[in-house]
Amino acid sequence: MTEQTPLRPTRQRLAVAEALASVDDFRSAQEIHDLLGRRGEPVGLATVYRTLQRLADAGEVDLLRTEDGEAVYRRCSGTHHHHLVCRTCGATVEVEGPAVERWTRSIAGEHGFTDVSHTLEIFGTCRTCSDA
Amino acid sequence: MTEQTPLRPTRQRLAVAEALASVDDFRSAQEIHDLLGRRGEPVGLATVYRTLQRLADAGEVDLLRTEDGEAVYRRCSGTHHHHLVCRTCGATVEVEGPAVERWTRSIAGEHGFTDVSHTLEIFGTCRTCSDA
DNA sequence: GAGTTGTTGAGAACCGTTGTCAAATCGCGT
DNA sequence: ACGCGATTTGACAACGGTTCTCAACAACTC
Ligand SMILES: [Zn+2]
Ligand SMILES: [Zn+2]
Ligand SMILES: [Zn+2]
Ligand SMILES: [Zn+2]
Repeated sequence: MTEQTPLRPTRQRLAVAEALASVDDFRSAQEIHDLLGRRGEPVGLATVYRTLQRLADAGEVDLLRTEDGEAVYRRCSGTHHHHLVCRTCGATVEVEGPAVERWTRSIAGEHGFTDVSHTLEIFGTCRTCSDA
Repeated sequence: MTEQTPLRPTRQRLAVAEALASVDDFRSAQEIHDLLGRRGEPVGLATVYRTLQRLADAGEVDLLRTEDGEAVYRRCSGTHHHHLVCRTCGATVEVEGPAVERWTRSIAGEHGFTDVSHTLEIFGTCRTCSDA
């Protein structure tokens, strides 16, 4: 039901995937695009956008929105988790909270909501940035 | 420390506040602008944006981002809370979870993050929409 | 190689949002 | 009521992130 088109492993797609693997914080499409350009394997901006959203749809990368609405992407572990993100440098820690998962489900159930999902992100200033 | 300029109660500002009070789900700036126009008390789009972000800064309305990054606003209770939102009709329920608040703070602290904030929204299909 | 189909990328278009700035409005002292 | 400096408004331009367009291109199949 999720399989549709074979998806070709082009140079561009590999480059984007590799770029994501090489950093461990959330990056915007434009940042990935710049990074690839500097790295000497240029990929068109439109292609970067397309590739990232495909990866996000496939669940292979996490997508979240910064406080001003910009989409940023990160290669994460496969299990369900949330993020603790530094507002300044973007440093990211994956966090898990079984209690929270339970809580959201029960709250939604109490109000008769079905097909429930949730978003939970924690923002702050990491130690190295607050030492500045 | 938060008080700066007196803030005048102009017709436009009152109209925006009243429009927010008259609906109980999240609305975008453009929707508020349209609503006011239809209602016969037109307010310039820029003014609607300015007013909404002022209200949000003052903590008088809640701001959240839809999945595609658009800012939507809602008049909410003064206490800290989160939202259970119907993906179909937008119906919104305010929810509170003291345990979650504690959890986010402690997680952030464990990792040396300061100046911590968080976002937590629950999405689902409300009963009336799932009966469709 | 030829044909078919998915993919790329430069640029234009799109859309929510913010900036500009002259005109309108407000609050206040007189 | 009147004057006047400070604030606010709004039409419009500008901005920035994202998506669309579509002709050139690259990947798979036979
Ligand atoms: Zn993640
Ligand atoms: Zn940091
Ligand atoms: Zn709220
Ligand atoms: Zn509903």
